[in-house]
Amino acid sequence: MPELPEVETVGMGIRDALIHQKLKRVDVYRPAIRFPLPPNMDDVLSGQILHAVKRRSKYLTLHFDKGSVVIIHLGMSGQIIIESGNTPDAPEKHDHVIFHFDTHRMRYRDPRRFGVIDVTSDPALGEHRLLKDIGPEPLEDGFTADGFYRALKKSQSPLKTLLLDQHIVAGVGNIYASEALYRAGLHPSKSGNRITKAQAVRLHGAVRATLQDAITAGGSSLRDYVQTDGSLGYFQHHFKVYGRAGLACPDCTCDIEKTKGIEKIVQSGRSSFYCPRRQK
DNA sequence: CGGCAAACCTGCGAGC
DNA sequence: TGCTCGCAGGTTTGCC
Repeated sequence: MPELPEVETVGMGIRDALIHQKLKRVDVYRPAIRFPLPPNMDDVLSGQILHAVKRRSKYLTLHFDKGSVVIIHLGMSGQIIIESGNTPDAPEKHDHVIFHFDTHRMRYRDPRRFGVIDVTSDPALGEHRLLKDIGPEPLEDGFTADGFYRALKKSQSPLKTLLLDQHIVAGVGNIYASEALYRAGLHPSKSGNRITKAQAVRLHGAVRATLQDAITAGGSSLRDYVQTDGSLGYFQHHFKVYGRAGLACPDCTCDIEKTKGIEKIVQSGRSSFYCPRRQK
């Protein structure tokens, strides 16, 4: 479900509701999701105060005052739900972990169980196995047009596939890859090694702008995604191409009766959407 | 090493 | 109404 903008939005929700609160108890309801859940989470974390909430790619990191860090990935269908501690706290279907804080609790819910929760106390968080190989953060200075250009140039893979490669740029998923390529006017099937510097600069800017706009809109709610308070994101209303096969391109003035409109192809097993007139 | 399909799961909508 | 099929926002593995 969640790509960088959704994870960023969830992180802000956690921060707003739970920062500086003491974690009182952790209830774990199944032994494993994608990986085994950390043993003794309750023993390790109870009594610690939530210091900071950060995001790295599609991972959230919850930093506690005695040095523990909870690493969360939402997979395809993961949700974080924050609610008042005064309401009933029985786990609902697919609630796998509930973190009980002073005044509120945080549920980790994930029907498909592709998500990850881990706990570490290693201060070299960047060396953690889940985080160490991730490429630059697209909204930070380390993501440069020049470095992006050189990374794309190295590969014969299609640009769409390269945007999903977390080594090249962090946090871009299937929706925003299509949207960014549309914004840059580049065909999803174009080979990385055939991109020009000017095109790479355009795509670099398009990735950043697309992600930033989506964060501003609170992410995109299709099926599973909700913000931590249950409210929906609304960037899905701004999609130009994603999920719009057969519909008119919103920026083309041509007659939909005379064209096929937005087209859908499958690349590396994932759907890509594009306008054949605007993307070359 | 590069590139792709399959695997991990459940839910939902489309079509019959 | 109810069944089957295909597909879904991610990542890893294993096979050519």
